[in-house]
Amino acid sequence: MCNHNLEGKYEPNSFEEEIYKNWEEKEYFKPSGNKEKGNYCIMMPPPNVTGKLHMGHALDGTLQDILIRYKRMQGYNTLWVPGTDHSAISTEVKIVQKLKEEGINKQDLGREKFLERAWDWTREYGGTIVKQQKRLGCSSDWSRARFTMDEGLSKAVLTVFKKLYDKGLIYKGKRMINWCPCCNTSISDAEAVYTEEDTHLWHIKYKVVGEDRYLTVATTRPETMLGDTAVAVHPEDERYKDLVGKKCILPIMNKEIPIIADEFVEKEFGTGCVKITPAHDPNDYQAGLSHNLEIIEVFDENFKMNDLVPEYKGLDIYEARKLIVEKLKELDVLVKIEDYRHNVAKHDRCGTTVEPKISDQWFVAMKDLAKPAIEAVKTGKTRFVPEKFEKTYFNWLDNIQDWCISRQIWWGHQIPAYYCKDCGEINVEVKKPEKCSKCGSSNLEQDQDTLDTWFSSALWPFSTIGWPEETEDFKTFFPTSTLVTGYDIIFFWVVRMMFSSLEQTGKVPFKDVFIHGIVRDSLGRKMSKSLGNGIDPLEIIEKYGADSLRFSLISGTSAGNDMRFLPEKLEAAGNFANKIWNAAKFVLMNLEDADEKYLKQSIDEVLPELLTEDKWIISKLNTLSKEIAVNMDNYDLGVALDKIYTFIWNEFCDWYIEIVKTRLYDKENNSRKTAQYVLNKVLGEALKLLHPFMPFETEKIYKELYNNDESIMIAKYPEYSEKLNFADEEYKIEQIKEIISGIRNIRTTMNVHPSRKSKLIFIAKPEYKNVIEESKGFIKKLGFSEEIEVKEEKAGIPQNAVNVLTTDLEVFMPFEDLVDVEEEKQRLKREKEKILLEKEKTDKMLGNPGFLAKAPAAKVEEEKLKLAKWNEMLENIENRIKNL
RNA sequence: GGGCGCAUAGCUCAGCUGGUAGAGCAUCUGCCUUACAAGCAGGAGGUCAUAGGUUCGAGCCCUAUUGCGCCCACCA
Repeated sequence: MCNHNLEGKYEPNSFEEEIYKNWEEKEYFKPSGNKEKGNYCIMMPPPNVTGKLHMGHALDGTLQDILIRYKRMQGYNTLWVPGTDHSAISTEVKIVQKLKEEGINKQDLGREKFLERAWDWTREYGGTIVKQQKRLGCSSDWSRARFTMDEGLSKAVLTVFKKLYDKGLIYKGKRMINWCPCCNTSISDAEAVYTEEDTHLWHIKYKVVGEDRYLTVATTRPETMLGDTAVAVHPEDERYKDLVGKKCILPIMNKEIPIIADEFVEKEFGTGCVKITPAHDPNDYQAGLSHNLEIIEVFDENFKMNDLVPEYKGLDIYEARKLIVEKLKELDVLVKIEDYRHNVAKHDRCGTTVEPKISDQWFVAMKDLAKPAIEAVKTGKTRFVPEKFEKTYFNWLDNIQDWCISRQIWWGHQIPAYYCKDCGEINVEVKKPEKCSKCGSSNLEQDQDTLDTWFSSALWPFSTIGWPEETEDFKTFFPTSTLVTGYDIIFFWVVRMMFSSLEQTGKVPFKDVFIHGIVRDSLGRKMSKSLGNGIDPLEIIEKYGADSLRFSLISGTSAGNDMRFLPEKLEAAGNFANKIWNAAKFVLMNLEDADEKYLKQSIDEVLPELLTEDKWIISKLNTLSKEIAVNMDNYDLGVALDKIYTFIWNEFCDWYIEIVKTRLYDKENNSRKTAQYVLNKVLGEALKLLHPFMPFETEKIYKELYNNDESIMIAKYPEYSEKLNFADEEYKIEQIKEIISGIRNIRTTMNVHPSRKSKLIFIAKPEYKNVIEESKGFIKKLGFSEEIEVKEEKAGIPQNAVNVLTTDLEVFMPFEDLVDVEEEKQRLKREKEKILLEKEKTDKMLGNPGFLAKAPAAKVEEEKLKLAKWNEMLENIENRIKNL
């Protein structure tokens, strides 16, 4: 009869969701309020509200969940705040698209109605990702979930805007910015991504006024030539030096423009002559400013040709380019067309080629804000893990430009600037002012633009917990502990949170920044929609379970490095989960008649009853928990997980369970219930170590085991205890394990069938007598033996026997049980070679006077012991070979 | 052009402050041993990219070289 619920196979999907529901109902995700250990807080990077979970999120969420569960079990007052971002442009684009499908134009609909639609959309499709994060097992406090457009967060946004404006750190001005003709808005530098594209360099000749000479300019943008107001050459360029100050004729426009000299021109590039279009190129714009050139635009606000040349009016860039090139041919001024590959800026949200445009926009002045942000990392107030990303961070901040924060879209935080229609004054206020502060007029109109979505994300670490109000959460949890995010958004987000927090709260937003890499496909390519190589975490969860997905994302990985997502890894994860499942089944099966009270005792009470092997596994586990704590605290999660894996599989399952089987099967034996105790205890503690990584299965099993905890996720994380350190017992069992492995090795090389048993004669130091006596049961079973004899001296051992040797133990197996003398000779010779190699290394070290003089004494001693061991083993083997 | 990173077993990757290399998968041999064949036991497989240097000692630190990758800048 079974009274536990671990029947059959490991089927994660039969219990994962139910377990999560239970956690939620019990409100385990909320802060415990326990102040003793301190607070630990993580703010979840807010995904796009209408987004869908992808592998990046799965990794990000898993890492955070591991940290928060670990700290929670350690007794910290933990808070993990989730939330979503309104992702201004991408949401707006989607809504516009949807309207278009319905045949509605955004402008016709009007701002109010449009925003209603956006909110509807947000409400309807938002929350998908939340469900998916829950499925992953994320233990964030959903009752504190925030959205960047929430009332509180909006207030924070407007407050910050006003404060920065009043300090002069936000300003409005006409600048050349990046414009997305598709989204019809300005974008920041960070949102423009460069991709290589094939195009041409058109070489066009301009006639020099009053001379029979031509200048040839090379351009990738012939269509902008209509707005040229100069041609520039390098001041040191001998070819053109004499032309500087003269004029040339702009073809098509038939207009005289000056020939100027400017350092920015590269003599070697193209022809060494550049056409200057101040309205449509950042460099040209600068040149235009410094040379006082006229700025002539050739496009209208929709990036169609304007009426500068009526013939081209209304054409788009590419149509115009075609016609203008034809015209140039016609005029016989097109010298040549060269193939050319160059980088083109694209909008990261829609992929449209970004156009430089002169426009009136709002900016954050970055110079003064960047300084404290750099300082905070330099002084270690915030640290990056791995450290190398500090360089990335500094590199960005050192070269930072002012941040364009206004967007010509509707979805987002509308800029709290109110223009007085009477006097032109700009009033910046959190709430709409009644009257103009300058002239008192009530004829005010709010700026139509909205803020860059990152402006609100930048405040995330403190706006989510109530700032600008001094809320309890803010007082308790700010500054937060760890930020977990990918290296790809250090610029977008981490930097901006740093300077925003320092400026607004005077504190860093988080102490540690734990950076992870990108999850790539099995071929090492980035997962992307266009390649269609994305893997849906939800599909993986359905097939393998959330625990296996989590395991495969963490095992064998290290901070900050990209990883490949390999199906084999999922198999491995599943195998591990299955292994644990079966081990638990075994334990529970053998606990059916157990005394519950006995099992629930504290370990101190059973200490006197423990056998050597019990102490061995307990001591191993104890040491493990010490190491794991170090790894976890250093964010070496992959290392920690692999150690837990090894402990469970290779120590607990492969050895301890096998060792205690004989005790369990002997119902008369008193040590049986001790074994039951240790099985229950060690498995439970090991599950706790594993719980942050694989929360579901560990909870499922933990609930079946005997303990006093309501749930593993609020159970106490194993801590190292000096009392449980049994170095001597650990060592002795390791010696016996070594002997058993040796026996198995010999039997395999000699092809001895498992059914064939052999006698084992131990030559053991006196201190081993008891252990061997005590361990006879399992040594027989694991060493394929029916009879064990223990001696102190070698006298009387049959000549025809093979032996296994460890540092402290030696075992002989009489030949009649095994056969094949020749095979044994060969084996011993191979063994001897191996030892000789090892001995050679040690000899070399000890023969080095420098080593003896400079290496630490402990190291020298260690090597001396090794040498003694090699010598003893060699002597032994040589004797064996001789005697065969 | 500037900055950063990577190169370790057939494959994918670990390797903490320098002490003489590990895992998973694949592979070979033998096992259906009453938790588990998604398993058990045993094995093979690496001059840690190359060349120097520092050190008693280098996969790890320094320099150079080669190959690959990423980020920033944006030369029309």
